[in-house]
Amino acid sequence: MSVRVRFAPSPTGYLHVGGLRTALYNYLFAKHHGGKCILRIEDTDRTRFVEGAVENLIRSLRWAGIEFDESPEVGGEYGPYTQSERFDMYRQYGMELLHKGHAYYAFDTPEELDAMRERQQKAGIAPRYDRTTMRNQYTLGEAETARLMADNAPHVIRLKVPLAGEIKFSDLVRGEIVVPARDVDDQILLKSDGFPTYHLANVVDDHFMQITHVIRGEEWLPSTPKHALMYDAFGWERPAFAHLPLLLNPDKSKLSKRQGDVAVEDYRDKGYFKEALVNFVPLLGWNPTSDREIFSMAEMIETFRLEKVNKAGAVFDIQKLDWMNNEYLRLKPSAELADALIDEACEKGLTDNKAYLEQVITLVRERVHKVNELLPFATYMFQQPTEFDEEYKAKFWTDEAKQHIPKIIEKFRHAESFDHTTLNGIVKEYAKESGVKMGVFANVLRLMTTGKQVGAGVFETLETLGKEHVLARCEYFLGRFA
RNA sequence: GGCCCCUUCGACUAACGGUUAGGUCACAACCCUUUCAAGGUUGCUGUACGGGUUCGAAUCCCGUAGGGGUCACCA
Repeated sequence: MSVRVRFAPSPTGYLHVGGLRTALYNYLFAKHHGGKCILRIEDTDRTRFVEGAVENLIRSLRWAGIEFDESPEVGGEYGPYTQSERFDMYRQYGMELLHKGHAYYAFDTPEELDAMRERQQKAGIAPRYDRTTMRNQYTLGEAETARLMADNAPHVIRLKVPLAGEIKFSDLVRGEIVVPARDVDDQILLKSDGFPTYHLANVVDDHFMQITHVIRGEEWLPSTPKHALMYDAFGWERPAFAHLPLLLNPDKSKLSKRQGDVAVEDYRDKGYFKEALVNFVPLLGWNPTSDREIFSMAEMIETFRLEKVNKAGAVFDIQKLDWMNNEYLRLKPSAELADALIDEACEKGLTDNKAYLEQVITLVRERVHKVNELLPFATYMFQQPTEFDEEYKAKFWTDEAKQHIPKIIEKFRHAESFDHTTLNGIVKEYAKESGVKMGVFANVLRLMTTGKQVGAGVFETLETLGKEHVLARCEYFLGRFA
């Protein structure tokens, strides 16, 4: 039987990086085995409907390079792929469970349930639906149940979990897991509005979509016994389960908005490359080998093994992502980056000359991590500096420099070529003749032309700036500080 | 609190029961140099703890501690 996996997000607005990783693991696993990767939208909670969320989700996934074999967008033979369009099924199978005696009617109001939990809390026992004392078809009896149903009394359908025994299932990441049945709650399957809960919809869909492997986050581990029970109750074969470790904040709690960016689009907008994000995220919890960090999607598909996924959660280390993004930044053609940034450069009044922008990018690309740091970092390449790093100036703008610099500038003025090799030669020669350290001149030239202590190589900077601008900037500086 | 899961440098991880416990990021130092950066070299710090099993344990077993997840008519 060929592999079929699914990524099943609920459309709450955006794609979380943890969701991206889950989607990626599903995708890598499917592609590795020549199977199918399916997108299913889990929108059974109408109170959480967010306009445009599905489109946004698909856009982010597509940006990351994930295309689904079956989805609400492209369809497929097991559709529809949006749960809100499958409601009839859930009701039908919820009723089937009821008729088989694996589920039952319950009539408790939310207030009654709250009161029950409060009592249990006070008694120091775990809050769980108590089917021996609450209002359900067992305590009420057949006649009363029938009467309430005939009256259209609000009701839910709950899963009838055995009171004793163990529920076992195996997990591809964690091995065998055993839970005492008495610790499993009688989960609501169909809500009073007739809509299914995640648990019912999920099991029904995974079965009928012929999902072979359920690969999802660890937060689902505690409810998996319920799902296992449902497969058994239906008489369906259980899929293989694989629960992924969580992505963590630096303080080891579940990765959250509170402590930084979690939306994939945030990373995209900040100038991270999809190649970097898609390379970095799967490596949080899985590693094909220990002697390499940079992998393409194709290479990850080739080497991915679910069995090699770690059990422990992984801290999302932005510093390493930054490093990795720079690795990709170095590989990107400057022309491509210039294309991406020319509009912004125009808007900011920096330059409308794409060829020059490209040169500047080539010059500074190694110094930043992200695409959108390029322009702010290189502002001095477009605008004559009027502010000069005081510390830097104090250190290098010495009497000695004041004495020699005008002469060097004169030599620049008469240089037959303005490439960095020539410039470097001129300064080197002058340094030798005057007996002053080369570094003094190089730093002063940087100070005068950029105002900053940090930047690309001085002579390369001068070459890119061009003779005219270099001389103008030096004159401006001299005019103020000579 | 109940239940479940987890535990190798600060972070991500590697290591057929036999390695001086390896790599990457970060950090530090040094070299190079033109300040910073880059590059090069080196260093730093780790098998949570306690017991077993074994000739031999990061690795297998038990316990303890710590961390996390989850306990909704949310997913």
